[in-house]
Amino acid sequence: MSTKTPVTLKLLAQKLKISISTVSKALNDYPTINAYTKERVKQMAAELHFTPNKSALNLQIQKSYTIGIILPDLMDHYFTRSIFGIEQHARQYGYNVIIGQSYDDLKKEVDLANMLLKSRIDGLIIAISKNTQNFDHLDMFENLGLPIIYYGRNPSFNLSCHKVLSNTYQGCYKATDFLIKRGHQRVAYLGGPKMISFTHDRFKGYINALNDNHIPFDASLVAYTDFDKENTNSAIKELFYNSENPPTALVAFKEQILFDAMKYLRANKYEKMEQTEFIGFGNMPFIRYLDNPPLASIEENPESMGENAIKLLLKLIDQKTDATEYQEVMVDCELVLHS
Amino acid sequence: MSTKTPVTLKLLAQKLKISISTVSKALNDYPTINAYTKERVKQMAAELHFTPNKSALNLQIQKSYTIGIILPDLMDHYFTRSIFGIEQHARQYGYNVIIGQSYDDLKKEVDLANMLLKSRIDGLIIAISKNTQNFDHLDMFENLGLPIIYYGRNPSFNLSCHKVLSNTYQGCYKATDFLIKRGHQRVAYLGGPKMISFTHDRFKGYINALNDNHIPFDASLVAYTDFDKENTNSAIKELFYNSENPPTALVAFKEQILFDAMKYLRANKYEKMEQTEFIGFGNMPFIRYLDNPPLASIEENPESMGENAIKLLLKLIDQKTDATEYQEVMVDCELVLHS
DNA sequence: TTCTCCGTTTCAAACGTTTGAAATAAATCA
DNA sequence: TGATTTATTTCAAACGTTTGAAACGGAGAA
Repeated sequence: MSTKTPVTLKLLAQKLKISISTVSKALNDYPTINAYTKERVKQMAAELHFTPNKSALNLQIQKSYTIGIILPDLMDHYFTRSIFGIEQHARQYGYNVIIGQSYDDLKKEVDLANMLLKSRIDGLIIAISKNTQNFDHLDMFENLGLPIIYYGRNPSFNLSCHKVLSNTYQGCYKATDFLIKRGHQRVAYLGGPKMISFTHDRFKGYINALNDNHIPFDASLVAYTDFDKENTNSAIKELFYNSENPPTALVAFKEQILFDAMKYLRANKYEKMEQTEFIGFGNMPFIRYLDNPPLASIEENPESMGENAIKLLLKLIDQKTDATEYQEVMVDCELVLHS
Repeated sequence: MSTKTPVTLKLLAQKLKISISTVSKALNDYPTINAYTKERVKQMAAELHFTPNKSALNLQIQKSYTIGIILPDLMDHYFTRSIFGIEQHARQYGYNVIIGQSYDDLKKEVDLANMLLKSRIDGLIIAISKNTQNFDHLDMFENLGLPIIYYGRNPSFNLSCHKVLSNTYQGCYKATDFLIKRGHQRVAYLGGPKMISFTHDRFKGYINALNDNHIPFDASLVAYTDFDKENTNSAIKELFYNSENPPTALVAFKEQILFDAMKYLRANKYEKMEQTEFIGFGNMPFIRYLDNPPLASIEENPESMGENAIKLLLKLIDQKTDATEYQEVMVDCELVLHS
């Protein structure tokens, strides 16, 4: 038979025949408490495996020591890696983390936000869903003075808010520049959905790299796709099969797109496959399993992004930073070669 | 300027000039409360965006409506998919989920367990780390009457506890049987680390499928590897290059191992590659990106496992099931062909 | 008129913790 | 000896909610 009675300050107090407040203060190392008393209390607490009741504590100090994370999808390693950065740091400072997946669905996102509001989180990190245009569910946090960090995805209109984003422009510039410096005169750009602001930021990086290397822009070297496979295939067909002078290198918006593209070309026995070089955003861990990996990846350093986000958030929670002065953190991308 | 004052029952009571308890009971639809009063209260609550303080609630009802999940690694899609099954169901019943990653490190696991204990979770689902032999950190939950579900990984010694596992024996039997029925006389088995009980369960499935098909066991067709690439490579060398009569099919403990194996063989231009067929445990989503996917996958249905786990847990929390009668749920595996 | 009953509302304690103020006992000073 | 200080402990209110018991006011019955 186990003693289902939870161990509380009250119980410790009774056992030691002292008051509850003495016990509390002893455990919290108040200087007014006698050293010997502290000793006794702590020993008894350890013996009975006392753990303070978080609900009671939170209620008292009006803080939950919990932060919320809302992101579209844990299957995406970009977000999983982000969590790594966030979690490590948060736990170190005594914060719990509640993760919610929106599956890129606005309704789910709203539900999650309300749930987190009920849970009285101290702050929120959110990668908004694709179709989040209305921000009522998030404004509620601000109204309560709870800080929000917009993470990874840019709320397109110039909403004044705290942001942690990757310097996606720079990533695309680096990749394009790298390919040109390797001798490619015809570098193609395969963009993502046009509604996503990153698609255009990356395009700018591509264009500027061309310009800086004095290579004229050729519109037939640019195509767009949503994340659907068929869509990608027809974009690739357009880029590689509709011209007698096809690209010799490709920069893709995302590796998920790139792999579909490469598989398509290989399945169709594209004759110049060996001479063509590929780079995409991501650096996904399973690249190691590919027989013919792309030349390089644009690494967005999600762990570092996560760390930046949680650091900023904790600062805001502790009011160390003026919450009305909106911060924008840009995390650098880097090129990673695959052997 | 935002009104940082949180909206509480007290505030509603003041505004409406009625008592706090009336407000509370109105919101909870107590039959003794006048319909008109309820109306007024609810309207005011909606207007001011009242959300009950969870900490206060939890403290009162002595329940956190939070369950904990400890698992090794969110990068592993097996676990990510598990979470999907757990989360959906949990949220539907008003439960929050706190996810912790142990990174297969016992110390981290212990820390997480203690943290969750402090958070006064109502129950725990855990996939124990590889080297969890000592269970003190988990017994504490049982002592408090908090149910634990051992998930995905079998606590090897016959600890009496609630378990949700995949029927890994059956999965391996199916795969082996399938390959034999396709005409393979020499099916190899590549096992995982020998400390993991699943390695042996699967081996049994392999053996029994051989027996039932009247194929004699050949020890040279069995090898083991931990999850290290070099280790896998030498196991593959042993299986495929050390005999003039190499296997024509392979069942692998895990797809991560299998992909390393296939890449190795292909990189070494193994001459009979085209005639050799491969099956591994997992059915990882990125198989779609492989130029030459394996013949089939053994799908362990992690979503379904997660759902089973959370259902059992919630039953135990609600005391609908006698907690002393340990349940063991086995989830079926199925073979999934890759066209 | 007085009593009872019923519908409705309020009281008050409880959950476990923190913390400034008050109380106590012991020690020091005049 | 009596007054004052000091070290230590306890009191009591507060955080926001729930809920059985008590209170209230008015209607109907005796």
